Amino acid sequence: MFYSGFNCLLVLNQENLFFEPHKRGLMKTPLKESSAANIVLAEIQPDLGPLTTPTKPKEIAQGEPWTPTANLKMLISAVSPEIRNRDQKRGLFDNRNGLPEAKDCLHEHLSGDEYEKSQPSRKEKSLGLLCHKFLARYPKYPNPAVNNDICLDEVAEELNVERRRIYDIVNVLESLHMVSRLAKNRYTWHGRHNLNKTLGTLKSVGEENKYAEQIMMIKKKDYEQEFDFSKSYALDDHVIKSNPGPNGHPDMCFVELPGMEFRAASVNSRKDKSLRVMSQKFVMLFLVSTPQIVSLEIAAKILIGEDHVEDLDKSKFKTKIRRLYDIANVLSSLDLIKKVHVTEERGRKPAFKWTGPEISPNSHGLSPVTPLAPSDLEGRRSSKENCAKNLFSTRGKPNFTRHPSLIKLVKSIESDRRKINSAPSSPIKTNKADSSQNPAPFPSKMDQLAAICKMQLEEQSSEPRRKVKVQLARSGHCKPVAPLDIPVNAELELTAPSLMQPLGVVPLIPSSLSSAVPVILPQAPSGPSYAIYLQPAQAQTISPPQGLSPTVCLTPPSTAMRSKDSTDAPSEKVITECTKSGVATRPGGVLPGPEKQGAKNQDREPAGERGSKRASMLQDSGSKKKFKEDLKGLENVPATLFPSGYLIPLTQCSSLGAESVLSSKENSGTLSPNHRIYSSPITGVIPVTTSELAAVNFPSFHVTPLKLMVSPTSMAAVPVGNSPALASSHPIPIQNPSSAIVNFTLQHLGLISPSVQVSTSPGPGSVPMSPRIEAVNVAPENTGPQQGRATRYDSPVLGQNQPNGQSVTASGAQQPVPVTPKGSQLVTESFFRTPGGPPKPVGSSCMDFDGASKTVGTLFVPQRKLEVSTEDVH
DNA sequence: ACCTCCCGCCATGCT
DNA sequence: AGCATGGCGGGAGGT
Repeated sequence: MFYSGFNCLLVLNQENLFFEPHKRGLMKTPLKESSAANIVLAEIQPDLGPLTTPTKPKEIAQGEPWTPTANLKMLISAVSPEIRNRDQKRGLFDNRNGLPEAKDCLHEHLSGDEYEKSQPSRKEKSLGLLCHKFLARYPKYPNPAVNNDICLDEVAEELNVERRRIYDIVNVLESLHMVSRLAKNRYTWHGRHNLNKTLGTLKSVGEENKYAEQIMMIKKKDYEQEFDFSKSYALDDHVIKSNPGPNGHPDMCFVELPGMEFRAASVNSRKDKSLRVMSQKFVMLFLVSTPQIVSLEIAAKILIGEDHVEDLDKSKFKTKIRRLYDIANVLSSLDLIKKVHVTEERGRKPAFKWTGPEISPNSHGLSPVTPLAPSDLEGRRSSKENCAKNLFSTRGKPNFTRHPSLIKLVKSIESDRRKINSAPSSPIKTNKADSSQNPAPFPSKMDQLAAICKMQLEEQSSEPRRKVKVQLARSGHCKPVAPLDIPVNAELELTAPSLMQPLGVVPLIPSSLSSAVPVILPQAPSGPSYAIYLQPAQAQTISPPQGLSPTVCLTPPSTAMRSKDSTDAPSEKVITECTKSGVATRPGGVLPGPEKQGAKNQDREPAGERGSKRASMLQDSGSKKKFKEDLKGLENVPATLFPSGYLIPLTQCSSLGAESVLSSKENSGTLSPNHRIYSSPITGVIPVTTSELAAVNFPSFHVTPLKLMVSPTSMAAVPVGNSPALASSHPIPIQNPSSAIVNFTLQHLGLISPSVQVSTSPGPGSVPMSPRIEAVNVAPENTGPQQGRATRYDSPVLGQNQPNGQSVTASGAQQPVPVTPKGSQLVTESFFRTPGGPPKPVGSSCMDFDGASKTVGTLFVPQRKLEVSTEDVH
């Protein structure tokens, strides 16, 4: 079973070590630490050597040989022992080892066989590995104050790859706003500062585009096709069509972040091009789907425009798949997704599971709030609106940026909408209410309210957040917002979402407008401060089951095992995480042993579930079925998983805000627990969690009880340190409630051993876990990768990005960057930049208001944890 | 045999 | 025209 992936893993681990941003920063420079490096290199080379393509050896060989590359090598070398072993196993080691300097020459000197051996294996040249190397060069959370320019040529040279490959990586990173183009050949590294925001926006856009529905429809179709059901096609098509963008397919608009707009005019021309857009859409699919697992097939169909699934021409489909693999590799390197397999009636299909931070739908990627809540809606809306606002059509060629007038238009339109729509009344949130009630005109009021709420929350939670926010803003390139714009934006953010109807809304962005519509995200750096309330009614109403896969198994978990499975399996058939996946995809590369186990378990289950599924499915055709399932899920969920949701008092909430964030990572995902629960209890809850948990937690937990032991203290401690929010004030309390409940529940259920503590906090994202993991010191080989992974990413910033921007703290810590708020606190964050021109103030967004607005949310205990715990138990 | 996805041709569009 | 980008899909390595 030796997986080539193993290599990757090792590499990754090594990289992880390097990963600390700070260090990296140093590293990246070309260096000339050669002497030392050289030595190391010799050892390392095997790995690196492979990278150089035969064709290009010259580049590397000659000159400055080891500088930049050397650094990487050095880093890698650290891990060298492992690598060496690996190489030895392969037999490669010898060859390369001896000839560090001469890789170039190797092929010449070596015989065919030898040459072949010497050549880097395909895996060694994989985009994922390359991406890891690329990422290793830059800090996760770069100091904005520092020059973070990236010269593509240099990078390509240093990494010994064709520039074409670098484009692939950069394009994906660009889609996440982790880099932005400065000019030809030059990009600016932003790291993960904007990641949450971006993800939040993407989620909002994805929701607006009804991707969840599309996924469901596709699944349904597939399922029906299997059975020759032709019934629901019409519906499906309908849905899909409605969503599709301009060309009949969901189309594209490139979502931009304020401050992250393409600066180079040239860039704009291709904004709408596929890789970037595909990447965003792909990410959206994860964020929107409940299980957060997306199969390539479905993703490809949606990206192509599944309206014509039937006509799909194979070549197009294949091409799409190829592209998705490229994207997936990069995303995997970012630890945002990991490869898994979904077992369906038809068989096993490659899929990817979201392992990144969970994000609230709000444009404020930060807020932990549940998606369903009105706030979510608002967020969506805002994002959507933003999209609409920013129109820029890329499509044809257009380059341009949104015209100010357009923005104003949009705003006015939005305000009108608000007026028209009455805000949902959720008691909760003043925010909402405010937003909804107070139209644009009162932005200031809104802000105030939000501010107040925030303040209150913050008081409880902690100040760190602010810092965070500030930092974020900075990172966001906040600029002072124009007075006019600000108010409007604020309103939009707050109110708009509420107004918008998630499902009902058709993609605002008309295809005609342009493929690329920049979306302005309100950046709410802070997410922490939201109070979360649960409004079941709303939640239910609002979101239909998204992630449900048609195939999802409904079977109720009878036994403990079942329950475990149920959590996972139900929603998505069976998801098998590939250990190997690490190879190809592998950000974390390897899955920890635990995950594997989990996978096995899952596999088993599927059969049974499948049967049940089918039966149920047969009975009802698609949608009905789903609904039923959902209902069942709802029923079941509480029963089985019961801890699905909690209402959290504000006080708690306040802390929760932060905490939720923590949990959000795992849980939150896009959807907060409630969302999942309500929408599709079964699928949502169970499936998603499991895998994620496994992925994230497993390593540590999996290892042993020790991990499990994670002990509350550790948990509490960790979060605090890591997540800003937690750290802020009530770390313990916050977690306690939910975690305690969860634990209790789990224990009751027998899912976890008493000793084990589940923390709410852990998010899907590896991040949160990492700290713990590190502390624990767990993982053996298998885990190692993840650990490394976690470590690497996390280490830079403990709080890291996580999910709600919590990372802030971490970032703050890491980065020396001065946090001083620019302009208005948050405001600065959002604004448009026209290419070439200075950024304009877009919205207001900024604010914390986001958070405030979001006040309403439900905290649910992460079921995932449950699953996880289960696995752990196993 | 299928899954992945590297590789690099060549179109596109800016300079 | 030259160069930077990046779409695209053949075809090969891996499993």
